[in-house]
Amino acid sequence: MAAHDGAILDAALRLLATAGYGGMTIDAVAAEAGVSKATVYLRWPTKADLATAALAHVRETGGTRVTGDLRRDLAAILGAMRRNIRRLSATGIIGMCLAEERAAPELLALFRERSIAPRRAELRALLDAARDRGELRDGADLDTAVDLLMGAHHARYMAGGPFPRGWEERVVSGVLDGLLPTA
Amino acid sequence: MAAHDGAILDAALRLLATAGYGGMTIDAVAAEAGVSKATVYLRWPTKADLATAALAHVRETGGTRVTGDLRRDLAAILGAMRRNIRRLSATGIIGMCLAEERAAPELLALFRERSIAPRRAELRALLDAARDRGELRDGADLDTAVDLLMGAHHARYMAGGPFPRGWEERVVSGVLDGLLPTA
Amino acid sequence: MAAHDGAILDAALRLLATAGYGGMTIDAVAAEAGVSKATVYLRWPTKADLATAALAHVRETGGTRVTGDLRRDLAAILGAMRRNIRRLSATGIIGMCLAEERAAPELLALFRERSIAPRRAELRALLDAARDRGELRDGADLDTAVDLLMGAHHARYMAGGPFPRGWEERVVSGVLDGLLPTA
Amino acid sequence: MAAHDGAILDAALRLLATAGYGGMTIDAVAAEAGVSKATVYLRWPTKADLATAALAHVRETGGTRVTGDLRRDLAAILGAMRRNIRRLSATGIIGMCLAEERAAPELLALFRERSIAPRRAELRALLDAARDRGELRDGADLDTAVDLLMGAHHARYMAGGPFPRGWEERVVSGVLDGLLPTA
DNA sequence: GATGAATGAGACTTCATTCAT
DNA sequence: TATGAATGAAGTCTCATTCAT
Repeated sequence: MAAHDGAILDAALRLLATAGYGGMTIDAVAAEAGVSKATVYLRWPTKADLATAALAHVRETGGTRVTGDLRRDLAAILGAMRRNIRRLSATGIIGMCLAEERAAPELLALFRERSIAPRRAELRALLDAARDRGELRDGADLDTAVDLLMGAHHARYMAGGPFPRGWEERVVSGVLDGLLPTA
Repeated sequence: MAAHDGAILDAALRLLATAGYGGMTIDAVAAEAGVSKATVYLRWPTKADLATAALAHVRETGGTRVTGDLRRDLAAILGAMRRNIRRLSATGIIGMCLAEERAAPELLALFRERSIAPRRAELRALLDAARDRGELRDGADLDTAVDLLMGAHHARYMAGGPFPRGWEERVVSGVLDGLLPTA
Repeated sequence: MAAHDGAILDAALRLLATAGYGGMTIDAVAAEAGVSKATVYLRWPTKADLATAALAHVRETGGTRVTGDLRRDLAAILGAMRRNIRRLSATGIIGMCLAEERAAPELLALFRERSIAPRRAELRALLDAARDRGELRDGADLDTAVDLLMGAHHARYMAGGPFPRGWEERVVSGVLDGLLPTA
Repeated sequence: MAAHDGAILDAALRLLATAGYGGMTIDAVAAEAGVSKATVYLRWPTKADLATAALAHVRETGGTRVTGDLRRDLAAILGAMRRNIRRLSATGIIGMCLAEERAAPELLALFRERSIAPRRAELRALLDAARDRGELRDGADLDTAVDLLMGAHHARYMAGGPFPRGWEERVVSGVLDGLLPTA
């Protein structure tokens, strides 16, 4: 209704990502959104509600087109994921969800539902299709493959160095080809 | 020096893991360690210093023995990692480091140095040895392989479901064997 | 004029009685009356004005008929008083008037004028008539008698126990008969 | 322990009496007691606790000596009661207890226990003794007599006029002698 | 070295009141 | 007339930090 909603949620999300839950003060949100604190409380009754709403407000961009080329499609998803994480400062958001898991499990649950699950489903669908086309080895462990694809970004970020050139393709190759000699 | 140091750091780490940085109040640390707040300040001048010291105080357990069997050795490391994460509530600690990265980058830096880097080095050494023994495909991308191995736990945890039986072995297989048919 | 007036005043009085002056928020009044806050402000410019108006709006019920039987007539008034107090949660209203006496003396003044004074006058008229009929002792202190009759309810309420069976009659007897032996 | 306790409770009680529960802000209490707000919270965890403690801290003065002269002894108690009420601004306190009865019944309960009950017991003991000495009419209703004695002050205060000269004695006479002619 | 007591700054939240529609 | 939206001021409470003993 009022146009302030979006500004408030954006500000909240930004603060959540950069300053954590503790750093997301209502004062700061209100100031950044250009409204008074009471205006924030008019919409969300508590700080926790605001945080949850901000998380639910995340809109990820860049749906990828499926081409049927497994390597290319998987890499496209990884690329979109990486860009979204950077754009939204999502490492901070993820950290906040994990850090608050004990105190506010709904944050992590929401993040799972909104961000993790859809991406996993996308990856899984690509792999299923490839298997149906006979492109994958018999008995390939697709569940684990999704874990490997999804975890690679976190591992790289946690390692601390830069993402190498062609990171997406290298991850996809790692998962598709494996380390062992063929035959 | 005094015997209180350990109790304080333990308490701080426990709170860091379960309540996040914001939830680790000096009051709570002092109470859990059985000392007065002033005693805490006698040792660490600020809350941030205490948090950093607590993180530096982490001692991971369960060094694994190297057998020369690559599958087994990699799985052993993953298993130790998983047990340590659970024992220390490390997902909360990792989340805290990520959430505070902007405000306190030294936390993530310390975590990288103390926890991430050694584990990556261990994995990398195993892979290097295997390559030297000729067990790996020519041109195998070991950097990426380490990312895949390190990220799998996070991806599984973020997915929300349980860890499957034989999780370590499945991850190792995924990384070694790949998804493609062996020509 | 508008039909909302009554609803607002009723809601205000109810809240005044049950939640005190502090608990009578304009938000609550408006919600309970089914109007918006601004509608309330359209009629009464401040919260204090609304409270005063609500108090002035009280209508006590159950005028008693005078029979000429002093005992019965006094008891009837006490009974009506007791029922009104219960119906209107008047102990809360009285408390509020006393609690706010320093801050808003007009509340207590209004309560005196609207509720206390008429009741005292009724009692006094009955006693005067009885005296004129020669039913009372010469030199009987009717001022004090009215105080005793009026105060009995408060004393019983403050004592905390239940009102005994036949309370009205017992109070009247106490005031008429006294404690000393006759003759 | 710390000498501030008394100052804080005194300030709280003063504000409770003059400004009501809502007007007793922690800010005001702290300022009047000459300490910081946090110091208040160090002792009483919530405002309600402070209010209760302040009420429990009331010390009434002027125990009366029993002479065996019923009229004089009753009047002495009424006089002490009246002086205490004035000294402590107790009408405000009573009002606050009544106004908050729904929200905080413990306040009224405490007031009953500390102030009402002892006074009633004193009066009752005097009356019982007089009865045992044969000074009272057979079957005199002493419960009701205590109500009359206790309520007289409230009734007079609520009436709004001044307390007449010899008020105590007039009340006692009213209760002892009654209004009816001595046959 | 240890502590109990104290506090300033700042957090979340409420509420009386105003105003454009 | 009626209202939804907005807000400044104020209130309760927390916490990192200091200091006298």
